[in-house]
Amino acid sequence: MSRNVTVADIAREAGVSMMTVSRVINHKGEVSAATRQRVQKVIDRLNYRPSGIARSLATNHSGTIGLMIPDVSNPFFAAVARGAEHVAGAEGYNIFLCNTEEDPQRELAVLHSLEEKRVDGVVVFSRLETRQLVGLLKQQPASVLINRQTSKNNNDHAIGTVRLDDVLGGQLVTRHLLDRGHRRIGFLAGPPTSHSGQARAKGYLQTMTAAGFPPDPLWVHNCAPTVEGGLASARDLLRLQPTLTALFCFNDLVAVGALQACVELGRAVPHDLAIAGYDDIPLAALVTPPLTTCRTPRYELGAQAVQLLLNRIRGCNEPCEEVVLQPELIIRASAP
Amino acid sequence: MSRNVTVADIAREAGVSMMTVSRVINHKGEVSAATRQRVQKVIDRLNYRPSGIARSLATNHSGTIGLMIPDVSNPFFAAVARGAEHVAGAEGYNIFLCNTEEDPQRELAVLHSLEEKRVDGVVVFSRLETRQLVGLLKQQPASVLINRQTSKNNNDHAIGTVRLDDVLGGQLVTRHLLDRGHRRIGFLAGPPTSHSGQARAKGYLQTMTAAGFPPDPLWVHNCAPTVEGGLASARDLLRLQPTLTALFCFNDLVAVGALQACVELGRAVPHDLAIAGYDDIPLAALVTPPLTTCRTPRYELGAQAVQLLLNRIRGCNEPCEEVVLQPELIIRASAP
DNA sequence: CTGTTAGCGCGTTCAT
DNA sequence: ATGAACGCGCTAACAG
Repeated sequence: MSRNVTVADIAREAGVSMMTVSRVINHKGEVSAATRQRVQKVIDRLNYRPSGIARSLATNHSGTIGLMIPDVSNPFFAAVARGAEHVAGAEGYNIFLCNTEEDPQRELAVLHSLEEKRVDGVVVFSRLETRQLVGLLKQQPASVLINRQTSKNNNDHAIGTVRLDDVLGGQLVTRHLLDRGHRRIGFLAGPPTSHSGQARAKGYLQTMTAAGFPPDPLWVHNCAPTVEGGLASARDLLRLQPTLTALFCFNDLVAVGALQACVELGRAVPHDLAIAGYDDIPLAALVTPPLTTCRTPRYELGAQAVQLLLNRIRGCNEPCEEVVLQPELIIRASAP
Repeated sequence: MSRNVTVADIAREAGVSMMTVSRVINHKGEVSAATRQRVQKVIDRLNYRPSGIARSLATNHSGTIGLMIPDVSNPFFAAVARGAEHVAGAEGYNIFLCNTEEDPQRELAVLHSLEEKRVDGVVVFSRLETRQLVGLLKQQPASVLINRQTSKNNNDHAIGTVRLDDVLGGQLVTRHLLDRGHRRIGFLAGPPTSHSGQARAKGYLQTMTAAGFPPDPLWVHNCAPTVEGGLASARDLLRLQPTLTALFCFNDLVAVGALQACVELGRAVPHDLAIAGYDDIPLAALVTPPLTTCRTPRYELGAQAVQLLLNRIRGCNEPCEEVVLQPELIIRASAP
């Protein structure tokens, strides 16, 4: 492969200075239409591509964004990534995709590598402890946290946040079940460490209590956020608490596991037990019976995160430091 | 944010030349243990991060790879992306994620932007016509095509390929159905433009014919590669060809649609009709009945693609220009 | 409207 | 084992 064409080549070939070529490329400053055309012609003829690397070095601005998530092959994060990429692409930015696999060590390594790549900012879904995370993000020129509440005292570092209103989601689902006459509602809460799970639990507890039916703590079990986790945990809970009439599950996968448990135990859904999931992943509508669930705007989560980040990068530090996205109740046959 | 720390700062602070600092960072050349430690101490104290940008400009080597796919939120490509990112990360490379949304214009724009970013290579899943695609990839320092056969006459441009053996997959599924006594096997072929669909059709036709049961062309219908597409197309096919005893579907989503059609038509699966899907997406094991399908090593597809690309980038142009990955038959209740 | 000068932060020569 | 000078390709800040 021959040496790359540079501004110098274009300038020489077109009989102008490098500066003029630069102006043509960047549509900046005034250039006479005549020279502009002449230069553009040479650029096209030589198939010239300006070096983003050199430009970045000169402008101190790379046109790249880092996206750190646990795992793209998780449908939730895949949608986030798609939203993020779409907005970034439309605004002329490229996205570095970084999976952490839930590993704190990888989180550190990723953030580190992103620093070296001199990204203009990062969008991050992290499991790190807040204190440490804030310290790391302070090293980045700009950052937005996904689905995680920043403590107010940290907003001096101007970390943006985009999150789902999981408390509301928990309320919506619980209220729906209450409205349909359920009083003994179990809760498969997901991993104890999940911020989302805690918020949904809060919505569940609040709503039950406000309605005058405070739930028995024994109706709440933690579980892995997977089909297997849901199956195992539902099996236990339904045996220990056979009088429950409804089950609110941490997410749709857990709900699918609960469905399987019901098959095992010979309990008809929704007749013997109503089941609600969370997220509305595509699978939710395809299982038997289709799941009542709470749709989370995942694509929007990524899209808005990048939008907020770009605002910050561009200096418009609007009042809007925290974006909260609303979930939507989706009623299907598993809890009609 | 204060000005970034540079080699110069470290050098001054440590009382050595920039060159020595550089040697310490890159573990190159001989540096006395004493000075190495002294320099390292300053680096740590100032929390110095070498600028990848400047380094790239100097070395003509960016440590980045472009990944162009239609859509990360498609589980197939999400798995590919994960495999790609994993290998890249392990080798110290970062990945630019680029979605094309099946839009040729976006493909051009993406490849263009990747050129400007001076990626060291690209991994590409493209819908572009071969001639044009090869022309574009020739501009990149290295490239690997996913799931697409390069015509032999183009291998002078050294475009690598990693693909699934879809013909074999078609054979495996068809043979399984034949083995279970099915003779009248329908085929929902997916979109007519799909390379994969054509290959699977080939496997199906070959196997049926070789077994002495050449299929009636009327048993083959095209369809959109979605649940809705499968539902509509299965509905039609099963009405027109009520004597079919088995259905081989383009992918698992289509197969789920076919399952729904069977519910509508009152045909029990697998008793009245056996159904096989393709891909083994997570959903496949969760529907009722669970789907017999053909597992495609999607993660491996991305992982091997990046591995091959890195080999090329590093100059080891091994004989292995084309990697073919084998699918695996997964037998479940929909076609036991 | 156009050109000149001077770096951006690093690695690669060559010296020492 | 260490250092000085130069260049990677481009743009910001000034001229003219």
